[in-house]
Amino acid sequence: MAKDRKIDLVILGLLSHEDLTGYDIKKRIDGSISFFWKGSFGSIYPALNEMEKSGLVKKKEAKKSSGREKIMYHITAAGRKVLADWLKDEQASNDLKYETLLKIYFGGSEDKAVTICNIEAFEKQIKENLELLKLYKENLESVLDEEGHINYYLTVTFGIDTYEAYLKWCTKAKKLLKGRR
Amino acid sequence: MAKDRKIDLVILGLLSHEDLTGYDIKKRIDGSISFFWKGSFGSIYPALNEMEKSGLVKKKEAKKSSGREKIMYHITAAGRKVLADWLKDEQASNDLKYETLLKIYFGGSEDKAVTICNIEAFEKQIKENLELLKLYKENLESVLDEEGHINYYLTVTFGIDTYEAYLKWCTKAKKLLKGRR
DNA sequence: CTCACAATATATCAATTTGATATATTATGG
DNA sequence: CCATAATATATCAAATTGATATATTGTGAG
Repeated sequence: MAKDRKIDLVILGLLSHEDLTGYDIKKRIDGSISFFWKGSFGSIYPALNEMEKSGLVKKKEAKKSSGREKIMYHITAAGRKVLADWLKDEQASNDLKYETLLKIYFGGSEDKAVTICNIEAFEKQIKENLELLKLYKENLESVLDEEGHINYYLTVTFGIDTYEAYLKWCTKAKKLLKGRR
Repeated sequence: MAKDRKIDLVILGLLSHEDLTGYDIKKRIDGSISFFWKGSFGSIYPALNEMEKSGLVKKKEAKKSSGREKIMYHITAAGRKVLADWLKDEQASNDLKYETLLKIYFGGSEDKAVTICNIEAFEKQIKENLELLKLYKENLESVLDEEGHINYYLTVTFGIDTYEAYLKWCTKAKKLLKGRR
């Protein structure tokens, strides 16, 4: 096993654009990336320490005069190599864990209202996130020609397209359930 | 924390229909459920043991005359209660972890061909799974009136609708990348 | 018929990840 | 000027994965 640590690649990917602290990395992951990946402090800080030991990143302890410790990380050439190799490897694990679908799947013996309620909660979640994604898209459309922005744009449109498909399915599903009550 | 064990609910959901062994449970999870949830032996067997201790399931050690040990599990009333409460609770964690999107997001500085390659690998994965889902759907359409089958059907159409949206996005994305090479 | 291989079956382990919590500092709004 | 939010690092138990160990039963090719 070992070297299944996907968080390493997320961190290296982020550091390939700019130097960041662990806290910064968490903020980036919680931003536009959060639609297709997650990451917690509990994985970020240990990963940074281990990658520093193995030479993929370098510490740049930017201690302010009086301030609290603040460890800035910088990607090394070795780190860039690991990142590039991963990008060129076309195999990818794409995993979905949707508790809503689990509840629908197992909710067949319950009253149909229970399933409808679960679909409506999902619908609400998706609508909120869709609004956010549409904002990202708008802001991106003006800077699409800048280096790397098309790729960022593509992940946003992926989110929008799938969320819109989800909402259409919600409408269809509720209609089907109500028709057969 | 504690009681974040989603695998418990998957197991209880499966046992609410029929008695199963841990091995059977793994097979069910790897079937039609695998499109929206995963589960490994390493989580199933410990969960079964702990749920037996807490009285949510009961062992029915169906030792064949000569055969190897085979532990059949049966859901208890307490187990059904836990399952029903979970189904009625509308909050749900819906998490997507798509390494492909991560590679697209971070692939902006690489050659566009790298991103296209990653999209094509994804496209292939999705096409294969879509064929499977369409087979499930066909088989279900004739038994849609049976108890609980609409719910199963809905999860399958969810998969089909989103996978079709993915494929449309793949075509669009490749066109956009090639146009701007 | 038999032998290798696939399928059935349970169990455990290291590595990974989550989600929570602990701790401390700095900025800010009422 | 004080409470709260934001910044910042770190650690831990619990959950999960993916691999591996072990053993039995069914089956198809020779």
